[in-house]
Formats: sequence, C-alpha cells, structure tokens
Amino acid sequence: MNNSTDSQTIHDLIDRLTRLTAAEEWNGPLNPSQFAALTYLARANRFSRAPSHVADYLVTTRGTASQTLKALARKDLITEARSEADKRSIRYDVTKDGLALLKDASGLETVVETLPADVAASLAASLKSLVLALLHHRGGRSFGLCGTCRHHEPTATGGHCRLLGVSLKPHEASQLCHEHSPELETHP
Amino acid sequence: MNNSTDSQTIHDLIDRLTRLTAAEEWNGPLNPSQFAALTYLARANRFSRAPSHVADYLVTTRGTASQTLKALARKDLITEARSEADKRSIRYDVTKDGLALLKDASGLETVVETLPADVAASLAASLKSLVLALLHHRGGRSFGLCGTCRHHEPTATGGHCRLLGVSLKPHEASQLCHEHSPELETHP
DNA sequence: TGCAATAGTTTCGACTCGCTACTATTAAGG
DNA sequence: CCTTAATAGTAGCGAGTCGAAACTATTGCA
Repeated sequence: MNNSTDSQTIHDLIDRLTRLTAAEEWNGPLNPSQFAALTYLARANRFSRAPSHVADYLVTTRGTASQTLKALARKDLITEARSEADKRSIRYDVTKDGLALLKDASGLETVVETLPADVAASLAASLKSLVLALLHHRGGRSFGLCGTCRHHEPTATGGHCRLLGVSLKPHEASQLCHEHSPELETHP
Repeated sequence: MNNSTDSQTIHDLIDRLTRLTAAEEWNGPLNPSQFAALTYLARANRFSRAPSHVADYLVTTRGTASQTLKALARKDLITEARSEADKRSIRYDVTKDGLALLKDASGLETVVETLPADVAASLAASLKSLVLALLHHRGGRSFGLCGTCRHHEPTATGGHCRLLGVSLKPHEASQLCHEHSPELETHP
C-alpha cells in the first residue's frame, strides 16, 4: 500500500485546484463560466463560435450555453451575428469591451509564474495528458489550433481547410476549431 | 517568445480540466459542490467539521457553505451535532448513507488510472506545488493530515495535539485538520 | 412532399454564489 | 461586573449555473 501516487490523491488535488482557481477567476462582472465562455470565443475561429460549440467546449448543454451567452450579450461583451447560409445558426463575436476584459492577467497566471520552470513544464505536460485522456474517455472534441489539424494545408496566402473547403487568413491558423482533428500519429 | 510553457497555456489546461472534472463528478443526487463538501466531511477530524471549516476548504463564504450543508442534511447524508462547550458551533457528521455514496470510484479516478505511472507521479508532484503556491498566495489553510502537523506528538495510545491539548485516537492521525501547520522546513 | 435531424431558445426546479443583514453566544477590557 | 467587540451560524436577495424537457425554425434526405 501507500502507492506513491494513488488516484484518490490526484482527485483531491484536482478538486482543491478547481475551487482555488474558480475563486481566483471572478473577473470583475464575470463569473467563472462567463469568463470561460468569453475566453473561448476570443480564441475560436469563425466556424466555431456558435452556442453548440461553446457547449461542447465547456462540457455543458446547449441550453445552458445559450443562457450564458445571452448574459454576456446583455453586458455588451459579445454580439450576435446570424448566418446567411444557414438561418438556424448564430455566431457570436467578442466586442472591444469583451477583449478589454481579457487583457489583464489573472491571479492564477501570476501564481503559475512563480513556479520553477521545470515544475511548470512538467505540470503542462502531465495536465495535457490528463485532459486528453478525459476527452478520449467521454468522446469529446479536442478543440486544437487550426494549423495543427490534419485537414489544414499551408498555402501562399495563409492556409486552406480541406474539410470545410475554405481558404484561411494567416492569423486563423492559430485559432481554436471545433472540427480539429490531431495529426495522425506515425504508427511504428 | 513561444516560451515552452507559458502561464496562459497552463491556465487553459486547468480550465478545461475543471470543466471536464465537474461534468465527471455529478454523482447521483449530488452536484460537484455538495460532493466536495461531503468528501471533505468524511476525511476531516472532529475539530474540523463546522460550516466555517467547510467554507475555508471549499474557498467560499460561510453563508454558501451553510446552505450546501443544509442541502446535504435534507438528503440525510450528514447530521448536525451541536457542541456543548461552545453553543454557537456545530459539527456535521457523515451518515451511513453519506459514506455509501462516497464508496464508488469516480470517472475521474478511472481515467487517472489509465495514465502511465511516471505521468501520474509527475502530475501529482506538480499539482501539489501549484496548489501550495495558490494557497500561499491567498493565505489559505493547508488542511493537511493531522499526523503530519507540527503540533502532533505520537504517544503510546495514539497521539496528542499540543495546540488543542487533546489526545487523539490512532485513526485520527490520518484525518484532515483545519489547524494543520506543516512541519518546519530544515533551513539550510 | 413529407418526415427526420439539427440549431437555438425557453422554462422549470434545485442549487451555487457573494452579500448584507441579523441572532446567539463567547471573549476581552475597563 | 458589565459593556463592547469578536465569532459562529443563519436567512434572504439577486444573478446566474445546471440538466432536462418541451418548443420553434430551419435544413436534409428519401
């Protein structure tokens, strides 16, 4: 017994971290959920800013995501943009006010920066493994950067998405995409 | 630039982890907050089970903690025990039903167990560093195990707490204490 | 053409959350 | 001793989260 790292211990640490982070994350007029949604919208590409994508990313339902987005819109931090092509879908864009709110570094980041470099590196690496394992477990999407996707193709003018069949501007390669699918592993 | 592990990346990973964990943690009739409170009560010693201690541990206010505890009591998972010594304070004890609910391993633990041992070990170590840094940042209590406290003294019949001046049963050394204060570091 | 799938919304009930009173009770100082 | 002052817990408020279910528009398919 006394297994050096049992899953119970890790569970406890994650719960504690969750509570501490949430407390640290109240950002002015926003609660943690709203802040997370706003942050996502600011990093997602134009094909990934609909309520259902936010719901996927935040691991909640469309209904809940819809309410959170309405709350952000009421505060003029995001605006609705209805699609011409598909009249059912909506894309939310972050406003100037919304971007301004995201500027200031959070308390969490301040603390992370006090960690020794090697601890930060191993934290990032092991967190990534865990998040990927959890996503795999529940069949969730990875929401990676567009440019690291197997459907992405660099071109002279920026890039091209083979899946959606659209050309991309240079800055779009570093935005999150709900269709993201990692590069295929090189099988041994 | 492109600092191998910038704090923004870690922040993103933690946010994702938080959402995934919360979704995984809905345990039958309990939401994540109630589950966290119940778990804490089951692991805390008899001096650390008051609403204010739960509030400290969950990083929230006494008012919120009070409501969460009332919700658990309504479901007969914990019971109120008023103190004789100090008529203001209350101690909550976990009932049989409450303990039963904690028995089944969570989805999170299942996933953690799929991680390679070295990843799990580095995850635990770096998470611990981060949690301690966050606690230090906001002046929170560590809530460590009674037996690892600087006020703890092993005795023939179990242990003795020099701070509270009470003798302890053997099993109490491995419970959480709100007064926990780590062993002093050996200064070089 | 007609029915099923999809996108988003609304409503419901239970609950969290920070806050601000407010009530007991206990502690400290003149 | 007796009056503050601190402490422990609670109630109520308003905004919001959360899952679930019911409900519109669309769009896709056969």
